[in-house]
Amino acid sequence: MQWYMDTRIDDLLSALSEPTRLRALQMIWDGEEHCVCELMERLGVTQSRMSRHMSRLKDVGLLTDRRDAQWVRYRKNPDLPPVWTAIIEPILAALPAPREVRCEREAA
Amino acid sequence: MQWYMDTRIDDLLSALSEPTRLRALQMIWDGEEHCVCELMERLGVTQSRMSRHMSRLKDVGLLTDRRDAQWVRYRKNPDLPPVWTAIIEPILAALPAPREVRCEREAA
DNA sequence: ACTGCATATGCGTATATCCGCATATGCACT
DNA sequence: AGTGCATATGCGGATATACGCATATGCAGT
Repeated sequence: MQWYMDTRIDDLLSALSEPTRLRALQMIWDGEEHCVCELMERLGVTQSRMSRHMSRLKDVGLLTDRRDAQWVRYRKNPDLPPVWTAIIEPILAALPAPREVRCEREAA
Repeated sequence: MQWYMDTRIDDLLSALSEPTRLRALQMIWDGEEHCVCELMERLGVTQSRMSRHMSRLKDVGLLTDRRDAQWVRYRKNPDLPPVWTAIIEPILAALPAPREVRCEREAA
């Protein structure tokens, strides 16, 4: 173990360093709640893959989740340390804007 | 391949998501030139390990290098896109300050 | 040419990461 | 209880990453 092993920032960065996960985070960063099924459709990935990415984002503290009937609603963690927010925002800003929501499943 | 695969930001983030590499980048971010031997001593890692991390940072475009006699001098790439700088700076600022230089080998 | 220091790299290994498939779990509705 | 949808997870496989060791390369001084 190196003397400089702080891990907090490193854990954050490794959570952000996967393309699908980063795009999911970007979508969630609008402050709204999003379920796995919405994100998987918008990103075009399988269910297990999406679920695991979300749980990784949650584990590192970026998201909160909430059971709502059959769904799990993920949302940006409102209590993020400002230092983290300062790291995350320029990264998300550097990405092209996410696609429109095309999942009308829950629209009704 | 997913539609959102942009890769530029993803490549940057994956380059930053390794602790030793990130600490090396932080040290190099002072704007000065640094050789591998200095960084490996300050970070307490082996030569091959340090060399490979530096070459990864260079390959992704973060650093430039310059042969100077036996040494290779690495330096922050002065032509980084502002978007990248905006991403990197809050990350480095979130790390504790790097240790003092303890390598007097070249001090004379 | 030979030695010595700095750096890069081939190679094998250990480990982490990511994925899909299948299955389990949780919830709602009948 | 049984069905159906949403989500989580065990598992195995493929791939990527990081590492150390040994060796090659590049340069300087003798």
